[in-house]
Amino acid sequence: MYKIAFDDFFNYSFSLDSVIFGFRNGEINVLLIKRALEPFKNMWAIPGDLVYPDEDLSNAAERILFELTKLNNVELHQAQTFGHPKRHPQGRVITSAYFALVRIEEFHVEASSWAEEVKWVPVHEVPELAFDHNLILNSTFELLKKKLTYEPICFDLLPKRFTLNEMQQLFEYAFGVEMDKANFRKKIRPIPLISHDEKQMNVKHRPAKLFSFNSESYEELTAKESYQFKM
Amino acid sequence: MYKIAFDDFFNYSFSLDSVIFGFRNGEINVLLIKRALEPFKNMWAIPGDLVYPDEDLSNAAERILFELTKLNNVELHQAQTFGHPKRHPQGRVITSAYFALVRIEEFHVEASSWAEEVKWVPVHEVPELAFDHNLILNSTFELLKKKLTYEPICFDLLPKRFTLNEMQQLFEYAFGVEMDKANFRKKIRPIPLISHDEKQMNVKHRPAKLFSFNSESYEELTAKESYQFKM
DNA sequence: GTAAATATTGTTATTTATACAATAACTAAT
DNA sequence: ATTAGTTATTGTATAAATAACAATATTTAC
Repeated sequence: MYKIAFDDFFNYSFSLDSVIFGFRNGEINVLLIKRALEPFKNMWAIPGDLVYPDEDLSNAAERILFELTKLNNVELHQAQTFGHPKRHPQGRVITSAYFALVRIEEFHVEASSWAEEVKWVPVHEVPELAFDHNLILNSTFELLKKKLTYEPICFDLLPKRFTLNEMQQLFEYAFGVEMDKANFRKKIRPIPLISHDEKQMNVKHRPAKLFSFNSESYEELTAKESYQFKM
Repeated sequence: MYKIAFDDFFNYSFSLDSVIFGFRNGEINVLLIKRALEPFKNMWAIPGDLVYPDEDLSNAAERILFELTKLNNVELHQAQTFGHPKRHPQGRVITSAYFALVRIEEFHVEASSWAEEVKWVPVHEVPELAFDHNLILNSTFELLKKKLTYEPICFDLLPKRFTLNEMQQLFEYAFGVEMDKANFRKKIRPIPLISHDEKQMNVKHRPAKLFSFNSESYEELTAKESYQFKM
């Protein structure tokens, strides 16, 4: 492969780190791995690794995530890029963060390759992480919060069928606020939901009705130009 | 400097491209340079170049922008990163887009280094650009539009003192819609503006009053937690 | 059946958005 | 100076969204 004038300019390395969010017990969780390698051996980290020379970024993000956690078939979105010259102790490694939203209960995760362990941790209880991963996580969580307000991505975190209270809890956890139940329901009225006959099971009180997101109807609405998802 | 196991992983190059937006005659413009170098010699492009090995990204973005256009002291924000393996014909070059908002009339731009020419072009009239720069420009303009709705960045594009109509035109151009003058003024009432005694000059009709953004007051408001800029 | 717990709907007042009309202030020509 | 033309600015009426809080309904556990 022909190269630009100075070899010095081809002395970089490029990695991808994937912040995987999931929702469980009213909390937004993030998937962490325990590093079995130096540097930062035995510390928790966001799953990530180096990109192969001929690999497209989104493919690489999928591959790396699968190698480390066996997580597969998730839709990854790009977030911020971090390139401080000293962020990696072993060389100039620039990294792009990716993020995905998953239904925890639908996916199997399993430590693999140089990941010694994997676990879900509530976003607000994340420990000190390797490299600048706390910075990466925080900036990506901020991005998630922004997107929650103008795209219907909360439904990627919620179970396929969810109660309106679960949906409310998700927003309450993300933004650290309490909301009025009645008003929350009015606010989400423009969002196309399918109301099922089915109800919540195994709860010690009146079970709530289950809903699901009507994505077909949502597509029609957005095509019509006047509709805008808003939370 | 010690390096990670395989040299193959240090075979990348990293560049930064800065999309500079300015507002003039009711149109949002973008700053382009004409390339004096292969590849894509003589084509218009977004100003950008390779990052030095020990340089932080935001510093590098500033340096590169200055080298090519003499534009200085602008606040650069990171946008998306592009890394398709074939996006650069001469090697694996991953690039991050940055963007800045400037008052065209306050800054001097001048072609320099390997930029043969510089010019401002209305965003909706941009020609075919070098590399994947049309893609970069479009994605960055989308980001700008989003930010215009939840951050008071329109005031970085408008003259220090502006008329309410100029402000309205900026949003009309960005979103491609026409707005009602009376309602626009009501909508922006929560935004802290300073109303000056000064008026528009050299117009063939009743001159409009000049306003400026009250950033001190805005800082106080946002500190108070309940306020949120919204357009 | 009754208490406890939560789900769901309703009522009212307040604020915000939308459409359109009316008035005010300036320029330029007569 | 008067007047027409042009744009700035304010007002009015209606509909829609938001917010606070009250009331009712449905289920479980005993």
